[in-house]
Amino acid sequence: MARTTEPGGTPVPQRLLAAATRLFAERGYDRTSVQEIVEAAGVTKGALYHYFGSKDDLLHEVYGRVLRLQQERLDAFADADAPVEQRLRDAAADVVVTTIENLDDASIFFRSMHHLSPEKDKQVRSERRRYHERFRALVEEGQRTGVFSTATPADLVVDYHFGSVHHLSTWYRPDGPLTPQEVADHLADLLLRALRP
Amino acid sequence: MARTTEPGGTPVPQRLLAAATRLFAERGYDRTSVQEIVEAAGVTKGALYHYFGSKDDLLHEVYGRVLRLQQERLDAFADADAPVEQRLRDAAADVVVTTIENLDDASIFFRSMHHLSPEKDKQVRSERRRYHERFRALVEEGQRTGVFSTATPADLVVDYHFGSVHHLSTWYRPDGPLTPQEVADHLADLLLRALRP
Amino acid sequence: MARTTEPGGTPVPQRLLAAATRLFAERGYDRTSVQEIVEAAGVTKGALYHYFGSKDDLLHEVYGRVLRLQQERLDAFADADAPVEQRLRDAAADVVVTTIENLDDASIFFRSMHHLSPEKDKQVRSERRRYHERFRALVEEGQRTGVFSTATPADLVVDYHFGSVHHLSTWYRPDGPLTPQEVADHLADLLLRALRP
Amino acid sequence: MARTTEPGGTPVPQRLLAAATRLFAERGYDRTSVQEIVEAAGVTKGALYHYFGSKDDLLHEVYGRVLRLQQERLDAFADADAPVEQRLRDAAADVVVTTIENLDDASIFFRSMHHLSPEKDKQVRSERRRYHERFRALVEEGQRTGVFSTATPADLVVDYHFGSVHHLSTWYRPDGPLTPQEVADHLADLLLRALRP
DNA sequence: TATGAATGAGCATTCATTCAT
DNA sequence: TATGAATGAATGCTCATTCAT
Repeated sequence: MARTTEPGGTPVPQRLLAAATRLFAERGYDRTSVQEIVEAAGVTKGALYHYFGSKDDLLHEVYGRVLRLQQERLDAFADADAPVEQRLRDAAADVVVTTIENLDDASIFFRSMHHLSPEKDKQVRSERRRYHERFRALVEEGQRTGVFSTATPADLVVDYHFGSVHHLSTWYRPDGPLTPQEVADHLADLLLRALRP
Repeated sequence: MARTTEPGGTPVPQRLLAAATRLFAERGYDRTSVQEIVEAAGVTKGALYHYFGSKDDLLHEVYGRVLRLQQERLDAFADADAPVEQRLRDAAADVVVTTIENLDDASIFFRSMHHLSPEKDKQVRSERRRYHERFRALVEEGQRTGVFSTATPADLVVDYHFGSVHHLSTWYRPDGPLTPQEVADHLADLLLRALRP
Repeated sequence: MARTTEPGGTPVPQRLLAAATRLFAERGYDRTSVQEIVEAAGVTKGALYHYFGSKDDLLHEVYGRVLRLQQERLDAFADADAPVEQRLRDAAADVVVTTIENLDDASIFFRSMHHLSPEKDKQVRSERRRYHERFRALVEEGQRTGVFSTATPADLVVDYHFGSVHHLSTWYRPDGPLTPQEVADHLADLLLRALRP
Repeated sequence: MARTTEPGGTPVPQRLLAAATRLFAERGYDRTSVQEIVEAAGVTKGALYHYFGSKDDLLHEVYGRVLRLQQERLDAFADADAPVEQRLRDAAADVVVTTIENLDDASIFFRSMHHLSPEKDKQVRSERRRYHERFRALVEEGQRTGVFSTATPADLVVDYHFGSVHHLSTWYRPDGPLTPQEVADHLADLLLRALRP
């Protein structure tokens, strides 16, 4: 058993996933070689292919983890017992905070999705759509009940906000002037202000 | 001699650039081979290396073209003789329209920037910063003169809007329900509404 | 314990041998992975290496089975109490029928022999030589007693016939116009006709 | 130009083909690595893939050469101006001689055909069929004109003979007691004797 | 101004085998 | 008697780049 978990007791698959996440974010999927991943994880190639079917599989796993986390959090905020403007604001801010806290995952997500195999791409897209739709439902609810302006189609509003989330990995620096929470509050505020009737 | 421009009279370097742009956008920089580029352009490898120092150079040229175009247009709108809210709205809408009209360039821009060599990356970043600053100056002008809310730092406002521009290549489809101009008007509207005092 | 024989009561080594035979015939020795064999046999790699020393060993066992079977049958026909032309005809036809009935073994035999390790190759060759010699003795007996022509060296006659047996796996199809017995009769007939003085 | 033909003036593609032929015959297709081929030919892998699309392609080229040669020779003998029994005897003997003279090609042919990709396999099979049919036509002509026995279907007769040709690479040794021509005469004689009415 | 043969390093993946349990 | 995680070496193939012509 000692073989499975030499450095620090973390099981091999997790070690591989962590190494891959860091490297994919650092240099991109195509620029990261399987050799570099296994070296960073302290195992051999054979071990990687024992647990993952392909390099592509590794990327897919990274996506899966992020998607599940974000969907859970969105569901929690959207289902909360609060006025819709509060629920939208909370959800909009939360996705900013968790994105900043997992900037590696985020940059991989937005930069490497086109490296997935067609079938995996399809699966990821469908999960993302579900996420998008849950968020859009919040906007539509507010529009129906008159607390949000109906000047802009809800779909566009959602893409507007997620564009800025997507963009975070391009400009946000942990040593910058704003904490993740401050950025989140500002961006959620911009969204809510744009939606004022 | 006319040998440089066999198919259709377009000079070889332009043909190469056009082919590279299309292919980089289609399959990404790393997934596009030099061989594919020269085949698409109807020339041989030697010709490519006669005009461009490297594959990386080709990417840099694509960036240069886009950056110059966008900077020129932004300068024109920002220098116009109109109230600041009008100038910002026009600039914000224009960048959306030209991005949609050059979605290939845009996807390359946002997805392949990390493939540039360090020195070229530095150069591109500095040009982008100049662009960002010009846009921010418009926001700040409006904040100073009281027509825009000062609730959000101008930098963040700019990143908010450019996130949505960046995001266009992810979701915009030419056969979708909205024309480029309609999308542009909506996104500019969201920006201006968010900035209402 | 009954654990050795879960599916259908067949013991593990036989199950492995049967799976290997089918797969080696289907895709060749080199194209068949140990993993595929154990999966087809419903066991794990450890089990295979418990019973067989190596992949090469498995191939050797397949050969052994075929060689023993064919030698036994040839001996029976050659030792029979009948005129030599009858005994040769029966033996010649029988090897055709049993080869067709075990086409898998046959294709492995003729296509994969060069995959054996030197020592096993030597052993197989010596067993085959014994088989060849028994068959040749029949031809020589007929030549000595004047019922067969002596125009062709007996060795060559044997190789002539076994060439056609060898060739069966290339062209014989179970759904073709001839039954195994008909093919066998024709080929034995050709041999005997060629040997007419 | 000196780069193309360092050792002995032979162009690179021919050098590669010769090396591949020898190695495929020696150790089989699967046991021969691309690395070994290029080392034997004195070039690098890149050069091989400049001329051949894949390892499989190399095998296909070997086949092509043999098939063309044999078809030409068969056509020449079959079209000759001589009685049909002479033409069949000459063709039957010639294929034995040329097979012995190119035993490398022959062993590759009969042992490695199943390594071809489906489409190339199809092509080779169709060329082989054409060869088989030309040969069969000679047998049928003799049967129609009464000089050959009709006891055996012509197809089977052809397979009987080609089985022995196929088999040559298994047993023929240049240092054995028989010259290629002697073997050829004996095998052709066996065929013709078997066909006596 | 262009060709295209050749390089050489790198790539993802496969696989027979071992061994602690 | 059997497991299955892990190894490590090898495999076929790709590709940006160079350079004699």
